[in-house]
Amino acid sequence: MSSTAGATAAIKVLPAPPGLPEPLPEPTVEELRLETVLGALSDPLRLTIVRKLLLESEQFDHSCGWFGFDRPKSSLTHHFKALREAGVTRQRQYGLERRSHVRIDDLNACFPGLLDLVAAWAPEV
Amino acid sequence: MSSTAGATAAIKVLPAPPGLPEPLPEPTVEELRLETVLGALSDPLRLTIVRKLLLESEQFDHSCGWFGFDRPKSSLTHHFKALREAGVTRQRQYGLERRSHVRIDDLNACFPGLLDLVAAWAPEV
DNA sequence: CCTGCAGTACGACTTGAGTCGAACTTAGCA
DNA sequence: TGCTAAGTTCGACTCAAGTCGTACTGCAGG
Repeated sequence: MSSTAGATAAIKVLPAPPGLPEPLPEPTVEELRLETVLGALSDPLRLTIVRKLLLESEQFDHSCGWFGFDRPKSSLTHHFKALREAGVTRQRQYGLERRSHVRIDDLNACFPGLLDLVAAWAPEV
Repeated sequence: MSSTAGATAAIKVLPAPPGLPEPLPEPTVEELRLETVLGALSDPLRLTIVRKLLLESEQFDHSCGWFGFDRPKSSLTHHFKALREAGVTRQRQYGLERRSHVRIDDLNACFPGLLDLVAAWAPEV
């Protein structure tokens, strides 16, 4: 709980997909490792991704395009994959789009306070 | 200032350095960057170093040898330097030994909760 | 004085991460 | 049927980081 979590109930995410698409491969809660998560967050772009997800919308999953980064698509794929494989984000496939959201509950359970630091982070000018 | 003035507990650290040796080069508090600190902490050995400093002794600075790592000395120098340059630890030269301690106040001021995560970290097996 | 010890400095090697272009996959739509 | 858009996959390149051996510095004790 605390901070960024807020209301977790009734996440009416989408135009109602029948059941949610199942998440892409990711570590389980037990497999979350602090050093791996910290490594994933030690990159400014990824920090920006997570922070943006935390602050600007936690109600929905967001596609890569939503962030508006001016980088080649293959680079973005790389970073979103790194975040997912570290267990920071979860990704689901919605038709063409692959949407991401932060695993807030899992991270708060394993590393309480970490997401607060990310949310408070200020990109270097 | 103040040094060990009030403490009559007889911290017999040294042949009494007049004032503490001045710290080796390190970033100021304002220069501390979350992504850099996270990067420094994304390595198991460095996580071990910081955790050990936090848990097993915060009263004293400790030399590299105190940790008992079975690694070449040059590797240890590399990691201690990485921690210091990221702003995680402070190092002072005491005669032959270069002793380290965690910059607890600075880190708690900039990234509250981060050190708690390190202290709670459990090395993988 | 000379040796031993704590630790650094430097250089070489290897691996992994970040960056990107180009080709490919697939859903939706006309 | 074919186009377009979102994103992946692959491979290449570059650069930083981790690892280690060896040589060096500088204090201490015989």
